[in-house]
Amino acid sequence: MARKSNAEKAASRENIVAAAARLIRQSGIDETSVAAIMQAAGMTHGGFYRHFESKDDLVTAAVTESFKAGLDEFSEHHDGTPDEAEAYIAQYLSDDHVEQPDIGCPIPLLGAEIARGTDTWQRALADGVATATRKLGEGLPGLSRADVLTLFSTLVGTVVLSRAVGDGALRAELLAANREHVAKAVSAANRKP
Amino acid sequence: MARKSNAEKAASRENIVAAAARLIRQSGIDETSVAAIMQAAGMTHGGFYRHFESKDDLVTAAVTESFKAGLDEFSEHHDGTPDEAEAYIAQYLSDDHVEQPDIGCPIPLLGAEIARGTDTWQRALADGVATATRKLGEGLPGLSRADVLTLFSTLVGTVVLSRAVGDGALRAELLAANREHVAKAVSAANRKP
DNA sequence: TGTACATCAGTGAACGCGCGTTCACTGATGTAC
DNA sequence: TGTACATCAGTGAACGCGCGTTCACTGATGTAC
Repeated sequence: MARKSNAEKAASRENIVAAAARLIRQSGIDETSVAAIMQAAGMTHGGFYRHFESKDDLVTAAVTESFKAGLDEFSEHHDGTPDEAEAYIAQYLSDDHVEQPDIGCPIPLLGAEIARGTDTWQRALADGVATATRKLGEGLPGLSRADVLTLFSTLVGTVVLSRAVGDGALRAELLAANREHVAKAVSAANRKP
Repeated sequence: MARKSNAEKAASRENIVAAAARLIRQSGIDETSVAAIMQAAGMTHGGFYRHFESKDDLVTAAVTESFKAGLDEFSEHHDGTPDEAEAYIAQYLSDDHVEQPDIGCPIPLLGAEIARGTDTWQRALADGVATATRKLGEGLPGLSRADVLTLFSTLVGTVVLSRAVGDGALRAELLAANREHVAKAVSAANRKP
């Protein structure tokens, strides 16, 4: 195949990152091969190194992209009211989010793998957490910074657990308990600002 | 090497499971090789299949063992008072636990990998969660079943996040906020039984 | 209790396989004049 | 604007490597008499 234009190259790169962000959240970093990502992006694996120095390099871009996509979506609908933040939380704890990791928050799926990964990955994830908790805090002025961090921890833990226990009664119990708890905590805080 | 006695075989199996439980919590299931586990157990990889049908089979045993070890330790010190449960929680959110995954709770490290793994693994983990939350609930009579599930979710999420963001200021902030929140919630519930 | 023999725990070499990465090659694109 | 040539995006074969698993082999252990 012949050389592609600069615009086409940029589009290819975006396709690769988007495919990686999806596949990595579906199967984890280690179990997603470069060849599978390139195939999902509509190319063969040989061209990969025209865009990235290594698989690690792509993973950093994909993690950053995963956060950006989730946060842009939040900002888009974000009108500064508690209602919007509460909707975001409800979606985070929804059955859909638990069952579709590939288009959801990267932390429950990649957290452990990034924890034993490179500093670069950890920094990318930490940036995402910092931004997410800041935006969430802005939408929930009734909560202190510490409250927001606890809320976020609870959201992440609930999704990790719900996915890991399989789709039985325990999952339903976990989701129901945490939905109710979080809704109560948030609305209580927002009634007395 | 010649045949070993039945007692020696049983001891070998225990060594293998113990080594696997530790290594898997350190590096994850996929990144821990059968050869590395056997070496840590003081053997060569060829003998592995006298004890287990497959690597998956061993992982199930190691996950079960990881929970058993943590829960036995809890039961051992467990005297039925809220103090003991509070100590368990404090240890869960300690810097030591965050920094030493190989001897800690398997959920923050293996949750995601088990979520996309076999039903057998998910059942082993679900059994562990059911037992852990039951024991925790017995130690904290001031909390409802739903409260205990939320508490456990918060613990898991805090450790996942703290490990994933690297050892900077955000980790310290996350741990401090959640330690305070959990201590407050638990002691408040136990003051009005 | 002693003997004869089948069993099998553990060794170490070997297997096929998929991985990340490299490379020679192609021909359209980008660039210098 | 047109021409000449260097660049390089993408292809597909190939590389070395580590993986899970298999296997022939060993000799002490277990068992039947």
